Amino acid sequence: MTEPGQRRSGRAGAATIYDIAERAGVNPSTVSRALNHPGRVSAATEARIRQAADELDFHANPMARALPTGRTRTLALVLADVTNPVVFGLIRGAERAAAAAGYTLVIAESQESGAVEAATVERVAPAVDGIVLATSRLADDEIGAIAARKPVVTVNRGGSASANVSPDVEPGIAALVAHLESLGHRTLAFLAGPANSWTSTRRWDALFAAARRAGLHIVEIGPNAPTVEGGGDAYERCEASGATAVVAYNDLMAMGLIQAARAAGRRVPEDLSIVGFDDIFGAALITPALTTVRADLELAGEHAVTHLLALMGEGAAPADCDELATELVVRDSTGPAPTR
Amino acid sequence: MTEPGQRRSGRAGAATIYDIAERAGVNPSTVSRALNHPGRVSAATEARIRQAADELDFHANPMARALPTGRTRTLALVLADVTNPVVFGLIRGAERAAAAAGYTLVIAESQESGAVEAATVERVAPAVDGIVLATSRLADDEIGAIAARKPVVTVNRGGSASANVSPDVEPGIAALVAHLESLGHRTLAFLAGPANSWTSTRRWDALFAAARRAGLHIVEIGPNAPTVEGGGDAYERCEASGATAVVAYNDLMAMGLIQAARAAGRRVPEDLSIVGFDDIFGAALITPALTTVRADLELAGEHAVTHLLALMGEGAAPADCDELATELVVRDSTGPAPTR
DNA sequence: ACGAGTTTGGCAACCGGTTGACAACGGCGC
DNA sequence: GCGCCGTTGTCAACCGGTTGCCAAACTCGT
Repeated sequence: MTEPGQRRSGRAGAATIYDIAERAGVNPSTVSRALNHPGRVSAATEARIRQAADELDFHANPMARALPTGRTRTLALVLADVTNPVVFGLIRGAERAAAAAGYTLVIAESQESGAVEAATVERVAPAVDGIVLATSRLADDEIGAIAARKPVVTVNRGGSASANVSPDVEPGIAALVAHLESLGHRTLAFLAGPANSWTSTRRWDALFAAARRAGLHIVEIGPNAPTVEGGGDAYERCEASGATAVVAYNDLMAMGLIQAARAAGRRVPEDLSIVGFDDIFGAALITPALTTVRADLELAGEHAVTHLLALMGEGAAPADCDELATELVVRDSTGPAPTR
Repeated sequence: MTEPGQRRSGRAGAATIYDIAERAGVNPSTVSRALNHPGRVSAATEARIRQAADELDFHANPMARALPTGRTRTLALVLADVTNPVVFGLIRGAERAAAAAGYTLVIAESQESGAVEAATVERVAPAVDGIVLATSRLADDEIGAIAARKPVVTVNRGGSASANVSPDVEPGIAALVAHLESLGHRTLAFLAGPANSWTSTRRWDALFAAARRAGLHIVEIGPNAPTVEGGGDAYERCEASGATAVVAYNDLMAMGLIQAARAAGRRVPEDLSIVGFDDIFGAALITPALTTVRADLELAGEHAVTHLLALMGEGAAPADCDELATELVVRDSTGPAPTR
């Protein structure tokens, strides 16, 4: 006679709670309880079960667990461009916070396109418990629609549609304007990023306000691609603006601008002062080393994930976001304004 | 009388095949067939089902699907350090190839530690269909153990334990040695990476062989941390070696070395020529711009994923890996050897 | 009009866990 | 010795798909 209830005995695959149950002489559900609800079963049985689990090198199948609970212990981080150095810190911080909470991080790239981003989110959403949208190109209502289905935290993308963590640009920008003013600059140019970039708009607004307060002239040039090439391409328009100091939307553009300016025979900072944002890898390496407004993106990534977990009812929200203040890093790309 | 078989009617969550079945007046299994096995059901019913699915905005639950099939349509990419610019290309290439095949890519970081890497793989393995191990710190037998359970492809990590894709260092190194020799260098130093780095060993072996063939002297300095700091820390030993040209294990170290040399008042390349590997972002930005041996890591990432998919029986293996040949990029950090 | 052969769709088991309901059990006070 | 209560383990349903097997229905030739 054949044994009844014999599930795939001898199969190669991973051990299941049924294997453990058999080995420990208990019911599968008891195994589940012993492993997940400490105290629910007697200490003796729990010990027996744990030992059997160890011997069998048991690892619960995440999919099987996710099915009834609906929780996958996976978070998604959606980025515009993985190769942009700005996001390294974000990735690392988010990865660390996720791993610390026992979550796995899925990284998805939207390639700077709203349409791709929407499709990516659509694809990834059903398999994750929450989503971090970094520098999203999505419209407010699209974000709202996603947030209605899954917990969402945005990074560098304000609006009421969802929770948001963004470095506070004010301190850095205030310091920057003071720095430039003290160097004698009277006319500034802001090299804007992409048209629909919330961050670019925010930086421009803050810079504009600070410049006006200080009585400086300021113009906006853009929109531009937020890349080294985008910065280089805008060089002529910067010169045409008559500004003695150019603040680029990000370090990548500032670097492109430095290269274009030098290629055109202009000296930086003697003829033109250039400033970036983010303090990415390479900002200190380029000649002249870039003056920039730094934000601690690693911390931002960490906060975003902590926030997301809090939204999901896991752990508390991060204390205060004052640590996310930006600061000015003065290097060699800014100098006294040239005398006319 | 209450209707039988009524599953969670009216619940908010995502639509299921049961909802579709009800709406189209067929059995759930028919819905599954219509959606996944074209031709298995009549065109008329399939159309009715597809329309119902569209109206309900149906997306199959990945977990539920993964349970019986065992396939998650997810791949893992395990990296030593996400913030190392070398891996950007890898990530982007792998992401692209995975997305093209309808797979999701999970990125996990091992922080340059074999123990962390093993734990990471352990954690992530049950939820993915295959694993790409990039610049692994794992021992051959550990990799073998993983490969026995899941399809594995390594990048920049040879050995017979698993399939491997690595750029071919020979062409780039041959060109490099020829370049240095023509500039009059007679004594070379290689600034090694971490002790257990397969890539570092490989580069050293190839460089050593090429140098010997050319009749040049060569010494190895190391091991060192594969970072900017690691490169800077090794500066004194480079000087002490008497070499007129230093080849660093990677660009990061070369950059650190350049900074340290300049800080010590040495001119690059007049007093010392410096070469890197990988051609990362920033290599062209630093002053002097770095001469380096470039590998197309983006393509390597793509190949690795294609290879992995082939291992999983999905699509064919990539044609030939000749495209992965390295090439020398000559910039400004190499020059004629100083005359004694 | 009838039987053979082919579609087409339904039934039910299954993947591997989780969990509510419940029964068996043991200890306790009286 | 009895009833009561708290503990511990079992049963069975369920999450949302997939798939082997089978029967009904439909095709077509004769």
